[in-house]
Amino acid sequence: MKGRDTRCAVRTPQRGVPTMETFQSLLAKKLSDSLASAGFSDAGELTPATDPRFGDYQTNAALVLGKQRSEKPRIIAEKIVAHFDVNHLCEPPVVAGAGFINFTLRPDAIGKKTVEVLRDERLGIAEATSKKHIVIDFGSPNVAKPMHVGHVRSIVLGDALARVAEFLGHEVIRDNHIGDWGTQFGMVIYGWKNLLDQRALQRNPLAEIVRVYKETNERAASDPQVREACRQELVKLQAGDKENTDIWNECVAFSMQDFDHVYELLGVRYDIQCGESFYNDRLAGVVERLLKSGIAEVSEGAVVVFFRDIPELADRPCIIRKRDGGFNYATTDIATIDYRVNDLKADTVWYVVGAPQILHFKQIFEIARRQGYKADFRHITFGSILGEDRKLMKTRSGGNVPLRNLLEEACRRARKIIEEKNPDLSEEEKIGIAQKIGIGAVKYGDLSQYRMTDYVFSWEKMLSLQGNTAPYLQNAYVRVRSIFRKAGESAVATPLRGVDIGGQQIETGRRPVATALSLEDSAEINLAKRLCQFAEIVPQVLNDFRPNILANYLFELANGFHTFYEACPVLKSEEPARSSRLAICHLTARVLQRGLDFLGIKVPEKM
RNA sequence: GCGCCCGUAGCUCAGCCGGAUAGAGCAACGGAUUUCUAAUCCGUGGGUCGGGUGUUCGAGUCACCCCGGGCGCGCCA
Repeated sequence: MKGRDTRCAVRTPQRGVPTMETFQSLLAKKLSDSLASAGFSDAGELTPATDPRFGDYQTNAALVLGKQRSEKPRIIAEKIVAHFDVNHLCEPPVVAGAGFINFTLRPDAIGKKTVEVLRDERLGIAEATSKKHIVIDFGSPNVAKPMHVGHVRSIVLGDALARVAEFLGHEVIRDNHIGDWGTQFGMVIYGWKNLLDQRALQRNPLAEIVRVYKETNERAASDPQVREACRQELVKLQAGDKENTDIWNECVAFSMQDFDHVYELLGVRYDIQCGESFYNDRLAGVVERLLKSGIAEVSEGAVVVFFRDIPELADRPCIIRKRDGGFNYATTDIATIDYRVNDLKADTVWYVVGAPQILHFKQIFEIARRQGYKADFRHITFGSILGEDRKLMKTRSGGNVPLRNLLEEACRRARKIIEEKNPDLSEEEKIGIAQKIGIGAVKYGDLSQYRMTDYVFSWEKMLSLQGNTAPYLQNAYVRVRSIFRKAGESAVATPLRGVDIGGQQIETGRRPVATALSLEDSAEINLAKRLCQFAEIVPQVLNDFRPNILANYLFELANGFHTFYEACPVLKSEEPARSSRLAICHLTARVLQRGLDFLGIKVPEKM
């Protein structure tokens, strides 16, 4: 029953650290109690209702038990319901359909829980029960090549997973496994020595390196002499030749500058950046060890690992040392695993790398397993970004779209929209907002999709102010902030003493501290319910590495807020509704901000 | 040839370990603005879930086959 721990977990609160329970976990516990007192074993699961008509949560426990015991599910359901202790949490559960049991939360319970969430710094999100040491390998650009759209999914997905994992209490190391070594450097160095334009290099170093690399590549394709010369340059580099090493160092440095610029735009950081070259002096030892242990063998002059006992890989051996004695990326990846497990003490390694490398990682993980590594290795794959023609996204001339240009265009386009909608903002504000919206739109466009599907990149769609987009979510946040800007001093009249609302601590003197919100309108009840669900959703992101679950939740939350905003006046309403509504507004903003932050997206105060 | 991924509304996509009458957004059409940002909200129409067989109380979801698209398959990464 994989995943049950995140669906209806019953946590034992740690001593001294009261862990807030979600409605789901509370109901799951009560269900478990009622099953026991009705004489049944735990069965089925408690999940959010599939349809509002069925209430808020449902369980199929009676269906599962009915099958096990060959009894009528509805009869069993009635017995479970009879033993269910509602205890102010929900209305008496209802048996429906084939034997489902439906639970509808009581508004007062929602009001109470909302205050709990409001008072909790973690917004109700519990830490993971078992803390992991996770190395996340994502991004991994190649030196002497510009980062292009193909890298964006890995970066954005890896970063989001890292943010969620960290919040859940895991120890995360973000590792940028830069492609800074390999056969392409023969060509780069040849090009550097023979084709380099110093003035162009000063103007735009990376562009010039890319140009000479490309040109060399073309020459090598048709001229065997050039090909051989490149090979010689590579051999010299790998032998430690001073001149070539200097050139290589310069290329790496220029590339890193470009990468850093993109990371800054994206707001992405790494803990370590151990590129391929980092592992150079370990490669010979890796091969030697694998040969000695019998995991690898010599075949046709190369050192190879066979997987004869695995049907899927039986005719797909993995070369770890080429016939010419050189090492390849498989060797590097094995050395990388050694380092991550032995030196970084990882018990979990996530590779956020495109689907085409599935076979490669199957082989690498199997080799790790044969070496006795027990860590949990996951290859987190993702689909491609397509252009409007439904083919891999390319520039008009057919090249890769540089990521830097793409992000800059996102900001430009966002700027243009802001200019139209809100021309009175200061220049400084416009720049900041354009960046938050533009970058956010690109990230959200990606993370709101299921990671495996290819998707069509569309400026119009991702920057639209309506629909499931970053600007729509950001706008919900902005609306809340606007309320608090307007409210000013009057927000202080809230009875929610001690609760931080709108950046100010509320003190109300002798008034009693409210422990629940007063929720009347269906729009505010729905919104509060949604806010309470945040804690149920976030851990699910790591279940199968699906940030789109969170994106979807945030969209529904923003939608619920906009509905509430239309239906329920906040500042003009009477107490106690006014305070209640201010409180859910405030909580909405916090959840939106926190949730978007998990996706690496910033929120503007105005837009 | 073998392997992996995808196929859901006109378009772009959700739908996690099988759960009730399959959902959003966009586009289309019809409404709402003395207002805390209409950058919004409410409503309507729209589907043999690529096709078939099977597993069972129950299949978009699982198994097998077929069709269509993408990707990968010793010395590139």
